[in-house]
Amino acid sequence: MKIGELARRCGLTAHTLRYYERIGLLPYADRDAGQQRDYDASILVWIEFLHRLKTTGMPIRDMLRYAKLRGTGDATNGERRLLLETHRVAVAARIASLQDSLSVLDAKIAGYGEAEQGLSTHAPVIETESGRPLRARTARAR
Amino acid sequence: MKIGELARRCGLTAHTLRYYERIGLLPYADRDAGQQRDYDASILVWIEFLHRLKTTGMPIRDMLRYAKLRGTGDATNGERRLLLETHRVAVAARIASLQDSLSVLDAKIAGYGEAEQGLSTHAPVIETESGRPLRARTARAR
DNA sequence: GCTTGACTTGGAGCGCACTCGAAGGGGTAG
DNA sequence: CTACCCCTTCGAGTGCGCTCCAAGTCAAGC
Repeated sequence: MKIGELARRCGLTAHTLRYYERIGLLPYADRDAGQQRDYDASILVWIEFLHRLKTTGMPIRDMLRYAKLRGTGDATNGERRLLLETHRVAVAARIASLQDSLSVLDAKIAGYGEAEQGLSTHAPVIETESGRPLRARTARAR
Repeated sequence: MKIGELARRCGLTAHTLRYYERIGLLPYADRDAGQQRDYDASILVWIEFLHRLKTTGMPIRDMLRYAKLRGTGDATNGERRLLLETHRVAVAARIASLQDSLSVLDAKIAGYGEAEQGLSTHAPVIETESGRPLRARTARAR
């Protein structure tokens, strides 16, 4: 399979596939007689998994760590598992946080709903959230 | 309240607060005699809400739309509500997708667990996911 | 009066993850 | 032989969301 077809089948551009190879996310592809990449269909499974990691918020540098472990054989299974478990925890936390936000959003939307029905005066909708302090800024290195 | 204290209290840097004002996410702050920003504590509620929108994945340009509507009074309540409802749908979808990924991750981790216990041969862990086609690339404008 | 520290502005720089363009080569159809 | 299309590499450009710097102002404390 040439890069164009792979691109069509995985939903990435040929440019992106080459970029992934360049940075090491994809293994160096075999070249045919004319120096063109010739892919095995099995690469699709790996690309799909990468996509999964990406959409769950894993930065490329972490995917790279996983990709490199994967490239060095079964001896690294333990480490790879650890990496995934860590990521799993992060994803679960993200879900919890989003669910929390969803109820805040719902409350706010309900506020607008009431305002429309005149159940409140023309006073602006109250911008209220649980009073938790928000700490976005973590330790500043450097 | 001066910008430094606000920064401490909301967890953003003074740099970021000025940047937000510059692009219109925060209303233009009153200046004191010495041209320094003097904030009212009520701004914290708005900043906290912005933070909520941000962590739920809303891009700045959309927050900007909301901020501008907010700045033009109650007449825009309906539009603001619509914006939030649209966002709510996106957040719910994101949660569903993450939960889906979570189970993929769990399956994969379980695979590594089995491998460690020797329940499978030394064959590599199977990188399998539901066979859904993955379509990351949307219509390419331009 | 002088130092210190927090503030001001405008603009440059950064990290991420692509995204694209230029210039050229390969192989097949007509 | 000539189109034509897909491929190659290298390197520059893009959009986002900050992040930081330089040069200067101002108020308070010693």
